[in-house]
Amino acid sequence: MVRVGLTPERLTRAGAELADEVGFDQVTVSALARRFDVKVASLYSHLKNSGDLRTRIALFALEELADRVADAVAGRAGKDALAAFAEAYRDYAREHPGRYAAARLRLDPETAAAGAGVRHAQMTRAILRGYDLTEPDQTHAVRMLGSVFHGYVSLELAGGFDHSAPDPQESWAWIVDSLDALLRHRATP
Amino acid sequence: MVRVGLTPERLTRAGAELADEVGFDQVTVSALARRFDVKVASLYSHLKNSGDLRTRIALFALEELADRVADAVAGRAGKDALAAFAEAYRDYAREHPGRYAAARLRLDPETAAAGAGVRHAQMTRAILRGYDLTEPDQTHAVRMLGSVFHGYVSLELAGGFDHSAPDPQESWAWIVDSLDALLRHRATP
DNA sequence: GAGGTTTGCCTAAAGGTATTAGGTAAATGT
DNA sequence: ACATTTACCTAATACCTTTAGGCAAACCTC
Repeated sequence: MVRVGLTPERLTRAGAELADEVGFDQVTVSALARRFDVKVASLYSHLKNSGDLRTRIALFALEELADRVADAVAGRAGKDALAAFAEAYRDYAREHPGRYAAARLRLDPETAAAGAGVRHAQMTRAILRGYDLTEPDQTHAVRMLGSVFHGYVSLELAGGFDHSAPDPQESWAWIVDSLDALLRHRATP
Repeated sequence: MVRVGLTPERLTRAGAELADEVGFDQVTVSALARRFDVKVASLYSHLKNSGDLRTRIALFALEELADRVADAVAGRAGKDALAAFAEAYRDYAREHPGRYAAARLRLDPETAAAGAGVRHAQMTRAILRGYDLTEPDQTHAVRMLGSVFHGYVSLELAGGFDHSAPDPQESWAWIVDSLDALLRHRATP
């Protein structure tokens, strides 16, 4: 009986990798046990249950995505920051589709509040500082940016743009451009 | 052995209702069998498998949503049509969250081509006729509208706007307004 | 380094879902 | 009225989840 050295952290990380390989909804306690060559029941010393695993992966992904975005927007402002945010966001989703799906998992409010969701909101608001928006416009804009980014990435990952021209990259650039123009136009003098 | 009168259509409809009640991912062949007070295996005479059931619900929801949207935009143009499209779309998702989730199921290309997905694309392009966009701008705009609508509704259903002012309805109106301005601004003279 | 304690992984078992094979009785057609 | 079709059933297999209880490896503590 060799001890593999399981920990919630290792399981979470492996779960995230598994999600990218087979899809977040295919992430199962059994599959994870197989990956560590360990019996299924053994994982229950480290995880409360299968929901706990998914939540941990979600929080992990949120954190990782927030890090990436924070890195991308650091030292930028205005349209530059907006474009960097957008690119980092989309790139993460394309590199890690399973983790991205995990990041969209609905969390109960306390869990969400404790996680990196707050950082995401703060970063979006930081971007908007370059556009002189007052409330409630700023909140509307936060919601709009979140919608466009999530919506686009989600459609792209679902294969919605697969068999049609032009290249999704071009549409993405066009959209970012449009959002910039829109936000400048909405600025309160 | 009383015959209940199962058909693929009745099962699909009941599955759609079940989805709205418990969530699309909780729609299971077993749950459906319980709902008809019938043994699970009996459903396999009417459905190929569980994926078949989900696909049928997805196609049903796509059709229903397309009908609603078509109804809403009929006889309207320009911003009026855009707003009507947006409202019909969001209302459907809020009234039928399970069906809406079903409509986002990834279908294989042939199935998708045979279903109402095509109508959705056509209607979006019809809306854009009021804005004088030439290609490739029109495609970019189609993708953007799809992203915003899906993204917003998806975030709203996930509870993303639950504990924050202002009212989601206001943000929605603001966004539709912004999109209209944006599209007018993008018009090619 | 020997002792006891903690704990990581195991076996066993129960319950749920998906799916297939093969049977019986109700409905349908002639 | 009889033959055929078909709607639903029982039975069986397989996988995933979760809990309970056991054994041995790892870790103190002296």
